[in-house]
Amino acid sequence: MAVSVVLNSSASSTRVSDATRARIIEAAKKLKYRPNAVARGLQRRRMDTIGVVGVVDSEEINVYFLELLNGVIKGVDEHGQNLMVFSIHNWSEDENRIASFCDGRVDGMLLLAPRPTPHLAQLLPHHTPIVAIHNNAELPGVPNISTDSEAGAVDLMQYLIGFGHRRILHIAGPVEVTDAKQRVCGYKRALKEAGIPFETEFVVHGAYTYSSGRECMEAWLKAHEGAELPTAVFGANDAMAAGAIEALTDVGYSIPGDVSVIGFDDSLMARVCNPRLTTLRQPLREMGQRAVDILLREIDTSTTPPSEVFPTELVIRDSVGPARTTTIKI
Amino acid sequence: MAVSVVLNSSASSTRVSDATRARIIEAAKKLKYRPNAVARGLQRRRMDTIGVVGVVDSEEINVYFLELLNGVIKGVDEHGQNLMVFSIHNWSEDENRIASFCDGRVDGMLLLAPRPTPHLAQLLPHHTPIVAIHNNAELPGVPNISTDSEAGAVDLMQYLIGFGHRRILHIAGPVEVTDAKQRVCGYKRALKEAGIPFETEFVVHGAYTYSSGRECMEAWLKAHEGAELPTAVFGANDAMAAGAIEALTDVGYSIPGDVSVIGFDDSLMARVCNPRLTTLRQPLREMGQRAVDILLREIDTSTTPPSEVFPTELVIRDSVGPARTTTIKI
DNA sequence: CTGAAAGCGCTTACAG
DNA sequence: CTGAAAGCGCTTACAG
Repeated sequence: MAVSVVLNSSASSTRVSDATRARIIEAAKKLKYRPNAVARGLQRRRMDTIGVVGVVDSEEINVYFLELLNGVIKGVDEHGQNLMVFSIHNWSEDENRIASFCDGRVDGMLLLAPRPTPHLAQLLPHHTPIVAIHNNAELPGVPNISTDSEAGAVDLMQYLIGFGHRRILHIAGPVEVTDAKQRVCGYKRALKEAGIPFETEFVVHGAYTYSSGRECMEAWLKAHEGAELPTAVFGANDAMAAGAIEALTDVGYSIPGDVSVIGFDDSLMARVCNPRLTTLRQPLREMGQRAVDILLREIDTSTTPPSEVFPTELVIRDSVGPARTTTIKI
Repeated sequence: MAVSVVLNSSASSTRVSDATRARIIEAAKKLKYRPNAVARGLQRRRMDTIGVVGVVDSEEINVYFLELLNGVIKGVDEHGQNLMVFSIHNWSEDENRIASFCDGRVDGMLLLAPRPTPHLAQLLPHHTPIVAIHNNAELPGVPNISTDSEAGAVDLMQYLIGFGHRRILHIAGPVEVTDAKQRVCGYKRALKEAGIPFETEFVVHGAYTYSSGRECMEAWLKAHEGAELPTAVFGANDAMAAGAIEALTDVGYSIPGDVSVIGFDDSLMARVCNPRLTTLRQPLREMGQRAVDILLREIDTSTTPPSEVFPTELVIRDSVGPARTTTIKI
């Protein structure tokens, strides 16, 4: 009825007299009437809601995810949209769930650092626009927001090398993850360009968590007792770099006096860690926000926008200093 | 049609022959048919979704909120429900938005550390069950999940006092916040019980953020140059305690050598800070998860469950040591 | 300017 | 066992 058009102040063909308009508003107020968003959504085929799916590890808080989510929330907010958060445990085991989230309740979907199996591409419905951030595999028709991790790693390595570091331990991310691989490539390329021979034992793989950074560092020290300490440690993300700092500090090394440590992300972790972490900034908030912009455009226009690569930037704080030779004693 | 009953394997009166059942499943698979959750929700008057509203400050990441959210996600997950996140900027200015979130798209609502104005109580619809966590004001009909902050503060102060601390600076939370007030009460009560005179200048108010903790500490040092340093600092949350540590470390004091620092929450911040923070644990994850349990029960049974108070626990790490007298020089 | 009608995609009694 | 019908609460042409 007329109620609908006045309450929505919709530019319909329908005109309503001021008298009835007033009467409607009055009644609505008295009855505390609130239109039902679900019925409205069913009719409009638009829920004004986007979904975001990511794996949230309940054991250890994922600061990376959090920064991204912050940007997403900001984007959603600016566009007057709503947000549903779908948490999954595993990108391959939860394939069917992921596809089932696209069941009309969201107008579009954001994938956070997905590791899509080839099968997932089949499952994803075509009627729901999807955008990925830091995708670990091509997904046809799904634009990807990412950073050039390899170039970033090279920048960061050159900075380290500029301080005279040559024995640089790289605590890398999980082997299957695209960005982790790119960082290893950057690590190697920078060494090569500087004429420093690459040694396999200087790359170990962690799980992108604080505790795994700590464990990797401890294990390395134990395995190399009596040898020379690396003069610098390059953590593939801030959390692992911070974990490494803890391990090193616990054994009595000072940062950056005895060892320099550098991170990647410029997440919360880099700012609260002691000493504050020199790191390579990925503009995660901006990326989250941008992903929302793009997704919304895709929803509105039914066109697939192109992927985007964001620049990184070195953020210099207090955890890197000149190289200094030290022997490992535990 | 029959489609509905076989796809939902619903225990309806309706029986369907195995032949048609097979035919239906077959067709559904071929067409990649997915039932529309919105239409389903409209009919069932149940979206299997709960909402959570909280203030997410986009400037500085709110670790407290995050821990809670983690618990909520876990709870939602276990019950096979979905989650909508509504971010607001201000509990009084966004009153109308908060009320409007209860528009049928969520079956119930969780309020995270709300600061409800008296007016909000009027606005909230009665048809949507609501549960609060760490509510800062009574809200009729809204059960509250909280902790006994005052008792916690007393415990923590007694621990400090046991180490010989008498000059204890309390960086409190915002004056209007219930939990912050309770912590100040606990601070005073513990002093009184120990026969230590309370001095006004030993309580300053921050904004519960890392940077405000840092600023409060710096300001205090500057204002008291030449005086005796407090032997201990009690931050009303971990973020502010960590900020205080940074400020103290920057001026050259060592923790806990020169000054002891203690936090509140046992959030991520306490574990990654250096030295690791001794703190009073609030079981935030459990609280978030419990809030979901309670809310879902309220939704299913249409009864209002009672409020609950969770216990706190002292977590001893590395930031507290014996009292030691030092003079402030910047 | 106003009201009756159709339809969004489901579910659930109800009659054949 | 099967299919036609009503209804969830809206919106949007369309006829009076």
